[in-house]
Amino acid sequence: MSADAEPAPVSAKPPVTLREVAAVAGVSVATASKALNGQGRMTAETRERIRETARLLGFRPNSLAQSLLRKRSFTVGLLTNDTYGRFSLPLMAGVSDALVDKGVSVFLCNVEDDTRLGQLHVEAMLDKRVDGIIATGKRIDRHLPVDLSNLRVPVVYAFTQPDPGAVGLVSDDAGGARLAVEHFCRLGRRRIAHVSGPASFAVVHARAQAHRDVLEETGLPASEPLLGAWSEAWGHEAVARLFGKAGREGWPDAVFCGNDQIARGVIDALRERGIDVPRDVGVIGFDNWEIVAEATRPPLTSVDMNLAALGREAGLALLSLVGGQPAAPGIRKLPCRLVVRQSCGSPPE
Amino acid sequence: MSADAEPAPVSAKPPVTLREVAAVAGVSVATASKALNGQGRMTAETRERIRETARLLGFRPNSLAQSLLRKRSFTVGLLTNDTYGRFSLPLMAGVSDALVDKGVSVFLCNVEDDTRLGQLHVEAMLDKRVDGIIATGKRIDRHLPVDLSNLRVPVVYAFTQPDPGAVGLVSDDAGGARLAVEHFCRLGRRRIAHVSGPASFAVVHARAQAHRDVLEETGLPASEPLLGAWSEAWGHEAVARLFGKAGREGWPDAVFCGNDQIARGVIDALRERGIDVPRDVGVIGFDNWEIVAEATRPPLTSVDMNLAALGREAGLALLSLVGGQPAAPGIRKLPCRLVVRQSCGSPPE
DNA sequence: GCGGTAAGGGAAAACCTTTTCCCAGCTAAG
DNA sequence: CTTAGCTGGGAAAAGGTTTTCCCTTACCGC
Repeated sequence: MSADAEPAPVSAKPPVTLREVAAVAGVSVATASKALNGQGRMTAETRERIRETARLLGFRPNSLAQSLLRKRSFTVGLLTNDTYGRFSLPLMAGVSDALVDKGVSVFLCNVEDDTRLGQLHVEAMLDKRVDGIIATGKRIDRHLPVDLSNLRVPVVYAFTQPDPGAVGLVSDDAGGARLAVEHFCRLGRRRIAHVSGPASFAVVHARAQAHRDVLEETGLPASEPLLGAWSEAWGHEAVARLFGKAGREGWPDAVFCGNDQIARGVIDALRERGIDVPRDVGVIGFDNWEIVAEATRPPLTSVDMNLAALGREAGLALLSLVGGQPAAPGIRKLPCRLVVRQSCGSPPE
Repeated sequence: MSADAEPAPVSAKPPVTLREVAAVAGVSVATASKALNGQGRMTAETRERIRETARLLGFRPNSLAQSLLRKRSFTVGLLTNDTYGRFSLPLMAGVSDALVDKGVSVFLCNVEDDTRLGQLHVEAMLDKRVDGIIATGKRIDRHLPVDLSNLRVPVVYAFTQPDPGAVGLVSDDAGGARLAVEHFCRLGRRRIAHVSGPASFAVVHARAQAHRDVLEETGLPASEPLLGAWSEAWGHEAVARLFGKAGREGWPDAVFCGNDQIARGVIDALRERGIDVPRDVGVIGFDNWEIVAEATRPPLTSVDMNLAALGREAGLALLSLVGGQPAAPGIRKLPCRLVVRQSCGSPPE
C-alpha cells in the first residue's frame, strides 16, 4: 500500500492532456486536436470516438499552451483607480458580463492613484499576455495615473479620460441632465434650480449647460447653478440659500441635483422647513445610487448613467479591436436614463 | 516602400524573446535563461553582459511559457456574488494588495447567484490554470452558488460560508459587537438597546448574543434586541417603538445598531423627536460605511470589519496553500475595530 | 492493371522558457 | 604524466497544444 502512504499534495492527479486522450482513442495528438476543434478531415466515427474519449476522461485543453501558440490569451486587464467606488462596480460587472461567454477572463487591477503601482500592474498584465486593456476610473475628466499610450495591445477607456486618438466611452451627462430638466418641464414645474458639485468637475459644467439650454428652449426663467460639494451637507446649505429669502414667489418649485447625496440633503432640508416634496418642490438626483435613492423620503427620482451597459460596450469594443477591427477613435457618449420614483411629482405609474 | 504600405496591425513588433537576447549577447538560450534567473555558473562578466542586453532590448519573459513549465501561473481567481456590494470591494482591494507584489494577478469573476454562471467561471479559471481560488460573498452564512469542494487547486473562503474542511476567514461579529457595547459601558451608558437586521442572518444572532453577554457581565439591565430589516426605515420604526412609551425613565440612553443604515435611520428619527444625539442617546452603527457614517449628523461611530485586512489575509493564506504549506482548516475570525466619531458621546480624540 | 485523386490520418515544427545533463578545457594533486 | 575535479557554458528535452505539410491507402475511370 505504498501508494496510499504518499502524502497527497493538495489534491489528486494532474489534469488530463491531449496526449492521453489521443493514446486512449488510439490516434495521434494531431488527429485528436483536429477532432476536438472541428478541423481537418476524418471519418465521422473517428471524430466522435475522440470526442467521446475526451468527454469521458474529462479533458480540458490547457489554456496556457493554447495561448502560447495562438498568441491570444483570452484574457483582458481591467485597470481602475476607483477602489471603493460605486462607479467601477457596475461597470466591471458589465465588462465581465460581455466577455464571459466569449471565454474571456478579466484581470482586475486596482492602481489607486499610484503611478508606480499602475506601472507594476500594467507590466504584470503585459507579461501575462493580455489581449487588451480596459481603463476605468472614478471621473471622466481625469487620466489614470499611468501611461497606456504605446502598448502592444489595444486599450479602451471607459468612464475615464482617454488618451488622444484612443477609444473612449463615457456617459452622456448633458443628455442625462436634459432628461431630468425636461421631465420637470413636462410636469409643469416652472422654476427649476440646479444644485451641483465642485466647479473642478467637467460633468458639473456639462450638466449645468444642459440645464440652461433646456430652460431657454422651453422659455422658462434662467437660473444659475449652485456649485458646492458632492455631499448631503451641501444639499442642506443649498436649500438654505434657495429657500432662505422670504416670499415663496422666488422659491424654486424643482431642484435638479448633481448627485443623489446632494439630493438627499436637499430633501431632508426641505422637510425640516416644512416644504413638501414633491407637492411644493420636485427633486431629481443623479447617479441612481439605489441604496440612497430608495432610502430617501420620498424615494428619489434619479438619472442613471447605465454604467453596466457602458461596461458591456467597453468590453465589446475591446473585443473587436483585439479581433483586428479598426474602431473609430474618439469619445462615444452613451445615453443615461431617468428612473422615476416619487420625489418629482410623477406617480411611478 | 512596400514595407511601409503594410497595414500596421494595432501596433508594432512582437515582444522580444529570450532567444533574441541570447543571440545578441552571443550565448545560448540556456545560458541566457540562467543568467537572468541567477541560476547556473558563469563568469560575472557573462552574466552582466546578458543582463544588460536583456535590459537594452526590453526583454520581458513570457509568463505563459513560464507557467506552462513551472506549473504555476501566478494567477488566482476571485469569485464573488456581491456585484454591487460594498463588502466585496474592500475585500478585493485587500486581496489584490497582498498578491500584487508577489507577481500574482487576480481574475475577478462575478457569479451573481447563478449556478451556471459560477460553473462557467470556475471552468474558465481552471482552464487558465489559476494557482488557487478565493471565494467571497455578501454574507458569511451563505454558500456561493457553486461547488468548490473537489478542485485541483486550493480554495480559501473569505466572508462567505466555507465548505466543511476548508479554510475560511470571516469577521468576528461578536467581537465587533462587544467593542461597541463595551464602549457604551465605558462612557457610562446604562440602558443599551440593540436594533438589528432580519433574524435570518447568522450575524444578527452573534451580535445580539454578544450584546446580551456584555450587559450581563457588566451588570446592566438586560434588553431584548429588536430585529427588523437592514434599512433606514426600520431604524425609524425601531425608534418609534423604543421611545414611543411615555416617561423618559424607560428610554434607552444608547442604541447599538446592526448596520449603518439602521443607525442613520435611528439618528434621524431621534432628531425628529427632539432627542439629542449623543447627549441623550448614544448611537453606534456597524460596517463603517464611510460615506454614510460621515454624512450622518452627528457623524456616526461604527464598527469596522476590517475587510481589506480580511482580504489580505485571504490572499496570504491562499498563497501559502499554493506553496504547499498545509493550513489549518476551519473558520478563522478576524477582529473588528471601533471607529469613534461623534454619535456616541466620546469626542473623537 | 494503371494512373490519378481524394480521404484519412500522422510526424514534426512551432510557441517560449526552464532545467537537467553533459562536454571541453583547465588546474592541481599525486 | 596521469587522474581527479572544477569551471564555464551548451544541447536537448520538457511543458501541452496547434498547424502545416506529408504519407498511405483506397477508390475511380479507363
